[in-house]
Amino acid sequence: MIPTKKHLERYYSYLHTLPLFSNLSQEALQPLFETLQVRQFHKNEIVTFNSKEHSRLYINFDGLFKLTKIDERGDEIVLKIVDKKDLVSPMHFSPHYDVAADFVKNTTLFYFSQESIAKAMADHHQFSLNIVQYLADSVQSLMLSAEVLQLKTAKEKVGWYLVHSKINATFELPYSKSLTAAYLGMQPESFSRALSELKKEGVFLDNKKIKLDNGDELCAYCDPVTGADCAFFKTQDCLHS
Amino acid sequence: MIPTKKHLERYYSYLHTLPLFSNLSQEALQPLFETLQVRQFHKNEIVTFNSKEHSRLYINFDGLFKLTKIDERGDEIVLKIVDKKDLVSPMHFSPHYDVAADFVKNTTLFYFSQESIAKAMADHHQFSLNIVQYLADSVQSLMLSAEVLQLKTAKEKVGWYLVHSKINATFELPYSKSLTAAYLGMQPESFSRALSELKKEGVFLDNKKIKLDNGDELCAYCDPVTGADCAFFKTQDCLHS
DNA sequence: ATAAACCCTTGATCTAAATCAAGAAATAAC
DNA sequence: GTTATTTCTTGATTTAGATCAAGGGTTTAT
Repeated sequence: MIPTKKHLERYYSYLHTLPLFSNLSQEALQPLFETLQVRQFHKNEIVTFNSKEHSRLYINFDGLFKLTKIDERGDEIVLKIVDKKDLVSPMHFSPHYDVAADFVKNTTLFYFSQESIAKAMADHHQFSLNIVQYLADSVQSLMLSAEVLQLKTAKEKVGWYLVHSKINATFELPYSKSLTAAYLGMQPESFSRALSELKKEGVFLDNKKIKLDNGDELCAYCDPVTGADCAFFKTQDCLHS
Repeated sequence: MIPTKKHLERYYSYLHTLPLFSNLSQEALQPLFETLQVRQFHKNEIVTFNSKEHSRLYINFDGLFKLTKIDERGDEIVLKIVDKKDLVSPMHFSPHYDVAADFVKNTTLFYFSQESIAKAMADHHQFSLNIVQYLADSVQSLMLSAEVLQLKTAKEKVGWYLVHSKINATFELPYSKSLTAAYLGMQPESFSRALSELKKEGVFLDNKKIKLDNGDELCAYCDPVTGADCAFFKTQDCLHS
């Protein structure tokens, strides 16, 4: 799908707000932006991302999907929830690796071909650095997930997820309970039970809004990386200090 | 520790064999190599790798250690087993993230400072590409681990690990059973029981050597990325075909 | 060579979370 | 606004793997 001219301006200024393009001038990015492509996906559609047919860098302009792997038994793991402004780069996968993109909402993705990205990296060292930063962040977020998924109990996982969303965004659970449960590697039933455990500690959901009796009930479930963005961090009120 | 001159030649030719430095000339690498530093660690030593004090890129020259995270209860996850020629780059961690390096053997690490690496990336685009490749491989290997750890049963994990080592190296279990168990997120007891299950299927360990009654017993436990390096892959003998 | 430390195995028991099942609540469709 | 569909909750039951415990091997130290 080729974007119409009147949309392009809007798209370009949107792209400029992404960390991937930070510290790069409008002029530097123009040649790359001219190769921008756009594609729509429908809710419930499932697409296999592999490096053969999807040697691209995708940007979620609007919508929501999850990157998953499904085994023979039909069991699924959610590797990443891809929200607006998030990236996926099958171009960085090796030839035999693939993941499924499972669209939760109707979604519009931008993408650049591997060649366009490679050219931009060669032309602008800063862009290479931004790609490195993106991949380094991916590594770290996967390591943090591994830790949460393997080490924490069901209640701790849910508590952790709530601080995570409480701090990084508004006091809101950003996704449905079952999607969140899947991301945390647990069944919806266990998520529900974990929530009712947390209610006893003064944490509850009022129609997606996270409500706290005291304000510090979730600190026990925080991690240092998330905590670093928190106002309580390193004060007496923070249990990490 | 400053390496002696007679060692340096050996070190440099060793470094040249690493994928990190592929497609780069001796002359291009010389300025970087001159900043090489060396440090020894003792067996059982535990060092915290964070980006504050360890803003470097480490290369395992000789020895063995594991990258782990440990929680309050003392439970541990192994994020990566770092063998000879493997890399760890705390320089890519964000300021509040850290992992523990737990040395299994006496180990000699090479390292370059973040500044040296940054300079080499700026001077040689190919080196930036190699860093990108290293990070992309890390992402993929973490995604594969997440899949194995969350989706597979104990027996499947052990089976998978055995094909993995069977194909990538010699027919040998490269590490102790308890280290392997920890890497697979299971207790040594469960590893042992899984092995005796596999024995019934014709797979067994003869003093670390993997022996197979038929030859294809492990194919059922293989994954496509590992399988791609296998002689059986895409033939009638391979269950993946 | 003997002791000490560590690693591995096997059995018995326990437990956290999955599964199964059936309503209740919320959202979407008509 | 009512029905239909999906999502969520709660309870009963099951299960895979953890934990606890003890004995057997193997390597390291003295």
